[in-house]
Amino acid sequence: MEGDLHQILIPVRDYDLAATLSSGQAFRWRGRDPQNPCWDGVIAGRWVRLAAVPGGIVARTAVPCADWHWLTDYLQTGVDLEAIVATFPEDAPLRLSVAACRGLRLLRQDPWECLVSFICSSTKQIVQIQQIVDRLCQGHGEAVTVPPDASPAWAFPSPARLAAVDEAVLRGCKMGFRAPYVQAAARAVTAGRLDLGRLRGMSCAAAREALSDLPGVGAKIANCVLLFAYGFQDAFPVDVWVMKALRELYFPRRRPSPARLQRFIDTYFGPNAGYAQQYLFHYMRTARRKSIESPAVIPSNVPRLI
DNA sequence: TACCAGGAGAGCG
DNA sequence: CGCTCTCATGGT
Repeated sequence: MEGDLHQILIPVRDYDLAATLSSGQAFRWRGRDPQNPCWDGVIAGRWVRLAAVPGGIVARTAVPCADWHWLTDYLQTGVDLEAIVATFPEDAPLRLSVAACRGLRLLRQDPWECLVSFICSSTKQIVQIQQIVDRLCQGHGEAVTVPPDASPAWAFPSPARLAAVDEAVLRGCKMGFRAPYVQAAARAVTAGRLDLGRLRGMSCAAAREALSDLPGVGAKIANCVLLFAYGFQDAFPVDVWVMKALRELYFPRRRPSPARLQRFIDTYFGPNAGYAQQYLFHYMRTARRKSIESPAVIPSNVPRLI
């Protein structure tokens, strides 16, 4: 592998690639060949195939590559997961969530792609979001170089490109009432009213406000972008799944007011609340669902914490 | 068929 | 505030 500019082994431990790439934070990864599992995707305009191996993650590109920082940054292979999990509060729900999927990670995605993807995510299932994003890329993104054994692939369309297409064309990507929101975001970025790069230097709260100025972007979607693209690890998106987890696991008596809930989120989960959120989300969607068939996995009485 | 999906915004009392 | 309704589309 030395000197091979198309392939690299990224050494990392405690990294569940499959869970991370299919956990609803990114929507462009396609698993192929269940016998020898690997994942095809496009990052920053480059096609890449990833596979988990004993020592870490093997990546293969279609074009030669001397500097792999774009990939290690995306995958966040440098973060010390052990240290992050250690900051979680010690309670039964989080212990179960971490045990159910050790190695689940947060990615560091491109802000524009992340923003548009999550604008399209509202009241959509993950498979549908994947379809919308696929159509968006295939219809409006630049084709990228792929190896002979891979499916054709496209980069995520630029703000300028999406600002130029008609709303009806966006609706053709099956995003429905979200089309004008995507168009407005594209125009805000293209016109310079929203500088996505500048958000990096902002506080989490200021960046949240800037994003929330966009139509179709409320607290939930803003928090997704803050967490998945900018790495604000205290951002805590609350969707239907996480709300379900919070209510069942932490507020089993009566449902808290929005203000009470927000205060709980801000104070309880600690500096890596976003990671905690991702574990709860994944647990509710997967491990807990399976538990319907094997109820023994789930304790019937999760300790009441509040 | 009916229900609902990693929501947001507007209209209401 | 807190509730309800609507928006568009397709998976299950």
